[in-house]
Amino acid sequence: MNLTTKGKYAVTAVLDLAIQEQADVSYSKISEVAKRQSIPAPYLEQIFSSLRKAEILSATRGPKGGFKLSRPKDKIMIGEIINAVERNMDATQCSGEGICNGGSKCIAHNFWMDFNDNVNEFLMTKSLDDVISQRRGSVQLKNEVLIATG
Amino acid sequence: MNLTTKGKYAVTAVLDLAIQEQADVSYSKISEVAKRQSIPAPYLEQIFSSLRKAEILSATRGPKGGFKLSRPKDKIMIGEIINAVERNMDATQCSGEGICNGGSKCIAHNFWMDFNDNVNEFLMTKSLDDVISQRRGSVQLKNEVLIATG
DNA sequence: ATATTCTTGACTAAATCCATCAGGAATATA
DNA sequence: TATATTCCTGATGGATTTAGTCAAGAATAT
Repeated sequence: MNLTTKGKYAVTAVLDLAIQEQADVSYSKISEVAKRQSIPAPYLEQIFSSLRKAEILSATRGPKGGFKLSRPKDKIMIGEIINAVERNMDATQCSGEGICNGGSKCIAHNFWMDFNDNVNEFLMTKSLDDVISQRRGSVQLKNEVLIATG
Repeated sequence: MNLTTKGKYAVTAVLDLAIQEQADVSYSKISEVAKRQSIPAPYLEQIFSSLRKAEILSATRGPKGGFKLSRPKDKIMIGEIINAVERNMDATQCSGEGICNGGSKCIAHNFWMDFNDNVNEFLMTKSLDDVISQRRGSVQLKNEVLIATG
């Protein structure tokens, strides 16, 4: 599992777009986002390219062009952003194939699968909206209610 | 955040020692553990060296020597093993210093702090014993009870 | 037309990982 | 005491990956 600068830049940059949208700005230029968030602009080009292919962002070229969210900010999950730009978020040694000790599962295999589930659950239940509102994810809130009322 | 082969080897190898202990074997040689778990022996030497310094394992040299757990297997948490051998398990871009955008916190900072908490909670509540018994961690079980009885 | 902005792909320096290896120190046993 | 065994330490290096740059081209607004 490797969560790199690229993935972190991606999350920050998309959060930036979500905040711009809240302020009624539709399209933002790469150069603007890059400057606001201290991200190297040519690197952000690469990142936004992946995010557009993953249909998280949409783009138009030319003057007044730029990038915007392709969906409402409560419908874009942080996990989607990460998955669109990261190469290796899996924690197993065998990419989940169960061949981590010779041809069989190593004794830690199921543990790392559980770890993957935990991480994915976390990342897939936090929307852009949750994060910019400093809110916690929906699933965790559901559990809290259950516990609190129990 | 980077969870590498080194950390995964470490967890596997320590689990191996826990299983040996269950079978009343006290000291295991590096070469034995390496062979059973398909880990390169000279690499495992490095790893066990770190784990000994972190007081997770203890060692004796010479014939009949080797490594064993320094504590009962329900008192050694997976997170300790990871922390002893991994260089960078932090998810923030700024190593938690809050200087990820210029001198201030980036807009994703608090999110990555929450992510760190989630990962640490997971790894620090799973003991060797939990993993080899295919049991889930203590904190999660506690929540389940609260929900189930609520 | 022209300036602007995204689009794509090639390229590179530095860092890091994943080991390997050699020589030394401690210990059990004969 | 001699010897085999096992851990201990530090140096080293190839391969991979990351993080980022750069240039040329395509689309679009004015």
